[in-house]
Amino acid sequence: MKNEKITLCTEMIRHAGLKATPQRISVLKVLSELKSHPSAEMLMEELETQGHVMSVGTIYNILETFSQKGLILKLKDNQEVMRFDGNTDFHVHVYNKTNDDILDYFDSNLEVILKDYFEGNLPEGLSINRMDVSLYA
Amino acid sequence: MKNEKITLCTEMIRHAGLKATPQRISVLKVLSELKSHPSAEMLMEELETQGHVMSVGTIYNILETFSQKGLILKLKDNQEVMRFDGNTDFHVHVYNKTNDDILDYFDSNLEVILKDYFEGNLPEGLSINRMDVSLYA
DNA sequence: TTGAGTGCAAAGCGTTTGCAAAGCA
DNA sequence: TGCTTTGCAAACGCTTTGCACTCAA
Repeated sequence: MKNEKITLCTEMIRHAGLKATPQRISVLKVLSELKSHPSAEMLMEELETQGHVMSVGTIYNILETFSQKGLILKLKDNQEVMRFDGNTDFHVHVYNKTNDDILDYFDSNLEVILKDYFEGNLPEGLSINRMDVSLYA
Repeated sequence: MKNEKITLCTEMIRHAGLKATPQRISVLKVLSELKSHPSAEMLMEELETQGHVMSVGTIYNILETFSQKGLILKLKDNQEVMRFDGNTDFHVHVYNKTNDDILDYFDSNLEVILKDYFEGNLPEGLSINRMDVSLYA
């Protein structure tokens, strides 16, 4: 039922130490139902079609709070600004939050392991141009 | 020597089918020398201290061109906009450039493989909060 | 010469912020 | 009631764009 889901979301929000406002509940509910990975704008539109109108600032505020509490994932993570890398060979990036540094970690074994792995496991005819492995410290 | 490096950069730029302007040469040279992963602004400052002043628009223009030709890597890649994911369990994201879609690919084996792998291979006391594996199709 | 590339400044756009009003606990 | 959260609109900051000028080939 609808109500069960709402109760669950309310539960999760409270459990994270937050007040269960209607805005937060509907954001969490919609985001957990969606199979896609919406942007803030997409989410707002979806919420709007479901009758949950709220302001842009609130959406961003809620999403930020949720991701800090670990309720959702913020893709693109802590890289607010575009960064560039002169080395196009495969390597792992280790993002160090404390000093805003990006370390490189080279390992040709890992590339082979991953390539072999995805070779056999990816759905149908998906051809991958690039792999990106990032660690967040 | 300095000149060798400049010649090499010129070579690479021409080989990519681009005109070897002084701006492009110095950008590629500086970026390949730097061990860090500069933002556009950082790069501009570094260029400036080396006596290569150029306008912001040009920097962005050059970096975009280079990354399209595969000469450099643009971190954060084709995710221009923040996206959100209701599922915080480990899974691979497959970015599909053509339709701006993000597919999920769940595999608990992979998580174990990677965790084990990094366990023994990462430098010293780096503790990882999150791993992100992205494929670009 | 001439089409590609640069400089400059203005515009764009996703995101953040400040503050008053509202509402959960 | 008290303190968190929302709404609104303005501000922010990185990036893009338009157009005239310049220059590599």
